[in-house]
Amino acid sequence: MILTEKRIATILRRQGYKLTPQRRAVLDAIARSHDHLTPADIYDKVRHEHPGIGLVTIYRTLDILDKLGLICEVHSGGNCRRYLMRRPSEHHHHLICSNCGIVADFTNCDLSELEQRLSREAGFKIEGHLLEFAGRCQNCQRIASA
Amino acid sequence: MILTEKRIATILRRQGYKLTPQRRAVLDAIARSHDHLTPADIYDKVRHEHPGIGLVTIYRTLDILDKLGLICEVHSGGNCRRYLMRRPSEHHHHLICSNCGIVADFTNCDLSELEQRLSREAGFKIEGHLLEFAGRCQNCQRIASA
DNA sequence: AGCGTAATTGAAAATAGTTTTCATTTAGTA
DNA sequence: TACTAAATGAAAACTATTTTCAATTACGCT
Repeated sequence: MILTEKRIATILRRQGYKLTPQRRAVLDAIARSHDHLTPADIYDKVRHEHPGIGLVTIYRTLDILDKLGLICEVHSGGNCRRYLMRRPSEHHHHLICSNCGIVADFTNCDLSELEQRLSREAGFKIEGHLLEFAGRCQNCQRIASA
Repeated sequence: MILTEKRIATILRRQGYKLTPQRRAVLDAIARSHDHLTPADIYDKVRHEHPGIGLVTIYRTLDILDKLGLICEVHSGGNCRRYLMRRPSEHHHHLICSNCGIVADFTNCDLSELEQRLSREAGFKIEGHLLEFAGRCQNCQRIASA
C-alpha cells in the first residue's frame, strides 16, 4: 500500500496539521527520490518549484512527518540526518559503504526472536529498532583504497 | 581481555601517535564510565584533573581513538554522538528508553546469519553493524506518560 | 463565497556542535 | 640533552539546527 496524497492529507489533518503547498512539496521531493535525503538536499529540490521556501520550513516539515511516521530518519554517522519515505509494512534497513557512503537497503531483518528475548530479560516494551551494517561495497572492494 | 594502558600506549605509538596526558585522561574518562559519553560529557569529566584542556583536544582524541578502534561511536538519534570504551570481543548493543532515555546494554545479537546473507546478496564486505532497540523501560511503562 | 482563527511561513538572529588555523609547547627519539 | 614531528589551546570559522516574531494562509464555519 502506497500512501496517496489524499491519505497523507487525511493523516495530517486528523492531527490538526494543515496541508500547505510547502509541505506537499517536501513530501513530493522525498517520495520521488529513492535516495536518502538530507534536509539540505530536500531544500535544493524543493526550491525549484518554490523559490521562496525557507530551510526552516523544511526542518519543521520533516519533524512533523517523522513524528507522524510518514518518513523515517536514517543515521549514517557523523552529524547528518537523512530522511526517506516510509512505505508502510515495508520496514527496511541500510547497508552503508564505509568508503564511498553509498547506501543499499534491505528488508527481512527478522529480529523478532531477539526482540522477545530482550523484552523478557530487560523488561523493555520494544517499539522499534535501528539496524545498520557498515562495510565495503563491491566497487570499493575492487578499488581498495586507504 | 581488557586493554591495559600499556597496550593502548603501544597501539597509539605504533601508529605514530603520542600518548599525551590529555589523551590518557580522555581514555580514562571513557574507560571509567560505563555510560555513553558525548564529547561534552568527556570534556566535563576531564576538566577536573586537567583544568586547561580544550574541547578541541577532546574531539581530536576521540577521532583518533575511534579510528584505531579503541572506542566506539553510538548514534542515538538527533545530532549527538556518544562514545564508549570498546572491550574487544565484548561486542554489545543498546536498548534505549524512548521516554526517559536510559540505556541498557545487551550482548549476543547474533546477526551472523543475516550478515552472511547480505554479504552474498548485496556484495558488501561487512565490517560491522549498529543495532539499537527503542522502547519503554520498565519504569516508564509503569508511569505511562504522554 | 467570505470570515475568523489558529496554524504556518520566511527572515533573521540565536544556539549547538564541530572543525580549522596558527603560534606555542611537548613526547619520544637520536 | 637536543631535535623534530606531533599535539595542544585559543580563537575564529563553519555547519547544522532551532528560536523568535510579525506577516500570511489553510480550512472549518457560517
